[in-house]
Amino acid sequence: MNKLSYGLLSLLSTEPMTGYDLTLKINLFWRSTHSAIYPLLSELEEEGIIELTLIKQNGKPDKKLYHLTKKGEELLYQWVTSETSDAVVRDEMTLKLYCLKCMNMDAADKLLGELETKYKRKVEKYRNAIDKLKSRSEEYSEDIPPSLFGAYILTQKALNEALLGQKWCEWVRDLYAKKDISFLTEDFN
Amino acid sequence: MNKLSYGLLSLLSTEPMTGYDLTLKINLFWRSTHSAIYPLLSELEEEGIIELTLIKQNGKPDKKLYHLTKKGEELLYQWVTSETSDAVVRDEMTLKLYCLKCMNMDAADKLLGELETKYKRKVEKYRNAIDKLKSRSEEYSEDIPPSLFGAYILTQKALNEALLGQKWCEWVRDLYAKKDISFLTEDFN
DNA sequence: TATGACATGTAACATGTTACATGATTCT
DNA sequence: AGAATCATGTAACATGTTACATGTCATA
Repeated sequence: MNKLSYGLLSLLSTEPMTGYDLTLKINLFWRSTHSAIYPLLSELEEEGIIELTLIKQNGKPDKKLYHLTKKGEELLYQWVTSETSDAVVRDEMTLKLYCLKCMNMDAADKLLGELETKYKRKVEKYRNAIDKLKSRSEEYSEDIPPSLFGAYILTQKALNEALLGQKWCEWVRDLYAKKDISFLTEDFN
Repeated sequence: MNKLSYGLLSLLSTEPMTGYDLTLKINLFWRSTHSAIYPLLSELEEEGIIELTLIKQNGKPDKKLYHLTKKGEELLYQWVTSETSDAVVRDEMTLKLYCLKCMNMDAADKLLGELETKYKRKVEKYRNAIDKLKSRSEEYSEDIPPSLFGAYILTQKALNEALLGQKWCEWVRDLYAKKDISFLTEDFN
């Protein structure tokens, strides 16, 4: 049981899903690919942690709709209540930003522009996702129903962070602009 | 040249460092361990991207103080101006939070408490780091000097995010409290 | 007519983590 | 006396990424 396995169980705790669905959904919160997920699903099934229902389709391969077993639910509970390890973050952009000081203005401008574009796209993406969640809620004439609670709070978190990122970019631009002259002199020493 | 290699070059662009120093410093922005870093440094040195100065010590192993070569600086510039890949984020806490809805109140409370503690520690850590950077700046009677610019803006970013995280936790607690009854009924159906 | 979504899987390779290995000095 | 810091390295194992493999349907 590695962390990705528990992630799959987490998603399956809301509703039965296929490997394909899981691949798409988990990527909102956890970087992975189908090549890592399909083999794990097979293992989890062999160990009786999840079960599958075959759904025949024409043209496409048969769907394997997975759901948690009792054993899977128990495992999930144990994991949720155990110690949580630190986040693994590997962001190439961060490493590049560290070098802002040794870049000329064009390069620095380009990099910050790239980052701002990324944040802008994220803001759109997460706003859309929240709108979608809210419209799904209205169908049941409630506010966010329990089954969507996790997705809702995490999407809101991601949106907060993207908005904060945008502000940070502006702050850095201002700082950088003030330092113009000292940077240039460093460049030629 | 993988991303970690470029990360090492980024850090070395500020000042010469040993593998030991690099391991500590890069972990502020990029998860890694010395076991991954030492072999990479050897490779980079073989390819003439970095060079080392041996510093003899008694008791401890000799220090290998690495610095960028001309070739290394050129590589660094090329990388910084090339396309940046998306961040890899794997946060176990996020996966657990997704399941908040299927947890009883005690478990949910414990998890949020754990997260709040983590954010609190981060806030302290990054505030200290910023204070230290500022005091180092005053020695040179400037504001943040160019060589510390990258570390300064990235630490500020990390601090912003930790503070935001704290607020988010409060928001989630409120939301969760409002939903108390519906959650409990779900628990027993 | 070409791209993308749907849907599953394997294989080769790259990367990351943990444990092992050594050893002096300083702090508790 | 024992743990933490400094300082480097290797080996075994776990995990992640990319490319290969197949095939239909809908959209641009």
